Order: sequence, then C-alpha cells, then structure tokens
Amino acid sequence: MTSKYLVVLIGPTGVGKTSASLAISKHFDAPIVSCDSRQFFREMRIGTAAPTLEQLATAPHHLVGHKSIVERYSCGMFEMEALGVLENLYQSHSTAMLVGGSMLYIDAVCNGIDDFPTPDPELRKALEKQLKDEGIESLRAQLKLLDPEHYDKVDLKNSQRVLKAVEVCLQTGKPYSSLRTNPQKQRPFKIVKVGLNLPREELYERINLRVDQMIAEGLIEEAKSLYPHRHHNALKTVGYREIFDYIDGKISLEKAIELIKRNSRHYAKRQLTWWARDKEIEWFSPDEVGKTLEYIEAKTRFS
RNA sequence: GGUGCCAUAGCUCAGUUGGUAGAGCAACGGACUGAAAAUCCGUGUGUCCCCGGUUCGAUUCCUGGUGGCACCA
Repeated sequence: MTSKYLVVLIGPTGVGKTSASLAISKHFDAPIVSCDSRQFFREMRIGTAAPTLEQLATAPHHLVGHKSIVERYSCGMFEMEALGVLENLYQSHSTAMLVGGSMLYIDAVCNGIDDFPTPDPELRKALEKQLKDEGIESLRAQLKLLDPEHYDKVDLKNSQRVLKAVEVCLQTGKPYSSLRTNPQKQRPFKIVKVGLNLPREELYERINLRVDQMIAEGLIEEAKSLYPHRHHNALKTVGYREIFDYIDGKISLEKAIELIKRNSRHYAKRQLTWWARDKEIEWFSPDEVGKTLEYIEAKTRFS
C-alpha cells in the first residue's frame, strides 16, 4: 500500500493561508480539512475571514461551517471528526491538507490528545459559580486535595486551567494528572508541516488591513445579528467581543476597531510563540508558492 | 517680523529644588491537553532637540540655534 500524506499548512492569522492552500490543494489534488476553531461555525463568516463561496468551489473543503455556534465543540471532538474525514479522503487520495491556525487542534490531529470526559454542564456551572463567589483560592485548595501532583504543575493564576483540572477530577473520580499521558498516537499517514510567515511589521499591516476589510464587508451587522448568542463560547472571539462592547455602549466604534486590530496582532504573536518550538515546521513566505510546492513535492515523493 | 509657551520612550505626557528618568497606551518575550481567535505570566525599549557656557557633575540653570504651537503685527 502506498503512503498517505497530510500536508499541514499553518501560519499566523492573516498571513495568507487560505489562498496558498488553494494553490497547494490544486497542485497535489489534495482536499482541504480546515483547522480553524472559529471557522467551524457557520454563523461566523466575516469576522473569521472564512473562505468565500468562490474559494470553497476552487477546492474540496471539509470541516468549515459544519457547526452552529450554539453547539458544544472541542479539540477532542475535532480530533475524532478530522481523523474520520481523513480516513474517507484517503480512500481516493494519497495526499490531504490540514489548513488553519488553531494550534491545539492541529496538535490534536498530528499527535493525539488525551481522552477527557465531555464536561457536565451542571458541574461546569457550579464550578463557575464557586469561582465567582469564593475566588480562585477555593478551586486551588480543592485541586490540592484532589490532585496534588497537578497542583504543583498548573499555573495557579490561570483560573481556566485550575477549574478544568478540578472538573475532570470530580467527573472521573481520578486525579487529572493521571489522565495526562501525552499519548503520541500513531497516525496512518505521514505529516509534512509547512508554515507561512512574514516579517512582523508586514504581518501586522496585513492584519490591520484585513480588519478594515471585514468592517467594510459588514462585520458590524454580522456581529449585531449574533448579539443574542454572545454568551456562547464560539463568540468569545476577537472581532465579535469588541463589537458587542460597542453595541453595549462601553466603547466607541473607532475604539472597537482599534482593539480588534490589536487583539488580532496579539493572537498572531501567540500562534508564533506556540510554533516556535515545533522543529518539524518548514517556514516559507506566503509569496514563495513555487518553493513551497517544491518542498512538499520532495517530502511526499521520497520520504 | 515681534512676543510668549513648548521640545523627554513608537504615541500622549509626568518628572528631576543639578547626581543621566517614569506613567498610560502601543510594542516585545514566554506558557499552554476539551473554553484554545480562549486563558495566564513576564519585560522600559531613551543622544531627555542641537551647539556652546556655568558646574566636580547639565536632561534640569544660562547664551545662541532649529522645529512646533499661540497671540500680536
């Protein structure tokens, strides 16, 4: 049986992954599996810079706009879904692509991720109330009892992490750290990681410009239409939150746009920090399409 | 042209009764296992406009420039 390949195309927000992915997809007859934790939601098109209908028609896409913002979703569910889609695609293709900027989700597909139970909404609510009423100190104390090992490792100032660990302990009856096995799961395909990046200044310019475009395309109207759903996790997102604050009269529109730009820049930086430690990534400029294709060509033919 | 005020971090500005300086925003660095476009942690990055003078020592005081703003012509 011939080898199957997964070309993983990553890069900070706004760098130009979408258009590059179309060229690569076409060249290698490789269908695209999207890995963008916000483009999964069909209601969020403008603010996530989701591929246009025209772009979607250029190459087969999967896992874009396949969820509604009211649905629960997570990187664990994505891992399962993406692997299922890939298995299907490899029936008829030797190469597929994973394209997106969601670091944790990409790693979940490439390396696998531990199995945690789906959060119990009631428990989550109770823990959130505990955090709000009694402060993080209360959750910390609880974690120290339930899982002293993890207590020593976790960022105790990060309430999201502390709460999650307590939640898993309570739900499974086991220490959270005992479920953390860092599984390096075997995959039935070979992975070629390609990163796109630009000098910081240029990247930021592109990000700022793209935000202005989103506004011109109607981001404010889109956000307004989603305002009733703003408590859903999917909408705790750069580009929507700031406009919700504007709608609430907390900030001016000008300020909201400025904040969207800044928060997008910060997000891009966080992505780059995450990938800096991944030595498997070969980096290219988004205008080096030829070079990128050559690299993938070599990797998928000889390795 | 005259008079007055101002010139300090990328930006807006504090400040130093003379001992080379600090806030906000921006920026920069890092962490990361089901909320991840989330969440959290860390960092001042500086010819104090220029040339002289006074002084042990000048970003600070003084002469003179240059640039900006305001008012008067």
